[in-house]
Amino acid sequence: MKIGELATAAGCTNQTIRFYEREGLLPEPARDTSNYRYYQQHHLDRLRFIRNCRALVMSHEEIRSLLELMDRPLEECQPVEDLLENHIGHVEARIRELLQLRSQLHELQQRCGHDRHVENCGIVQGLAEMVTELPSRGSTHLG
Amino acid sequence: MKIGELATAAGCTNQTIRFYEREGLLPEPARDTSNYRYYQQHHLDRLRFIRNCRALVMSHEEIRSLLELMDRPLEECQPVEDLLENHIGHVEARIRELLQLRSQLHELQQRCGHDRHVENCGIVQGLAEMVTELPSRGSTHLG
DNA sequence: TAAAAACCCTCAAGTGGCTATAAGGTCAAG
DNA sequence: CTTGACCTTATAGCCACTTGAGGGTTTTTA
Repeated sequence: MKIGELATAAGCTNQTIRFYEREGLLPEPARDTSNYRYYQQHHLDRLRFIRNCRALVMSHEEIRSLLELMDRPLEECQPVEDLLENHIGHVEARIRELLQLRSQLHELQQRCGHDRHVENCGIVQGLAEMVTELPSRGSTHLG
Repeated sequence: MKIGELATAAGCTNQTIRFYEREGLLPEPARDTSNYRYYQQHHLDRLRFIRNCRALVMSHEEIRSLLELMDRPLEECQPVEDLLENHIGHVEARIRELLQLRSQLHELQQRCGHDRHVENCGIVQGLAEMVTELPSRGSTHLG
């Protein structure tokens, strides 16, 4: 099948497929005489796998690791479990960060005072006075 | 004060300060004869404000809007409230996405089966079979 | 006083996961 | 034989920085 058909079947765009190819996530397909890419079923399987991983917000690096593990199907699956566990850790860390963030934002919202003038607005004052640390990247690759 | 002192006082790096200057978030300071930047208290106030906004994961665009509103202190503060409300909406949308994601990941984790071989691993099978949509960007500028 | 360390400067490129644009080649239908 | 739908490559943009190269200046130390 041609790239457009593959894209439709997997629910992504042609550019995304070419991007995955450059990234080494998807193997290079055969080309016809017009230099068009021609794909087979196993490309679609692999692409769907990748898209499912992306839907779960795994990074390309995580996906690459998974694909490598799958290329040795007789190995133990512990590393797969570990990878997933680790990824869940990323997601949960990010959730905790955002919940903390939300409560700070709600506190700030309370401070407004509805004074009608920006110079007296409790929100602006709060933003000027807060002493907050920026969350350091490291516990999560999620934004 | 010089850029390094400002950076220490605000808890960020020299490069970040120069970046904010290029972005138009922080006004250009005076220079000495060696072309070094020299900052005053109002620069520090403004930089701390920006860093606090960033700690609350506001985008540069949101911060720019806030700074513009603050430059007209006698205007009504309703737009400030609106901006914050809107930003809280972004954060809450992202939290909902990640909670949904977490439950999907936990389901996947259950499926492992601990068969010890990758080829029979329920996680890998789940990732191959899932039919998930990727969350569309639009409700949030958060990653 | 001179060397070394610590600071400052600009400019350019890299990060991640795409998306968008430009400028062109190929193919089937009318 | 032209129109439109496909395909190709290459390049730039997004966001908020971070890293690195390749310099110049100032402060500290021997």
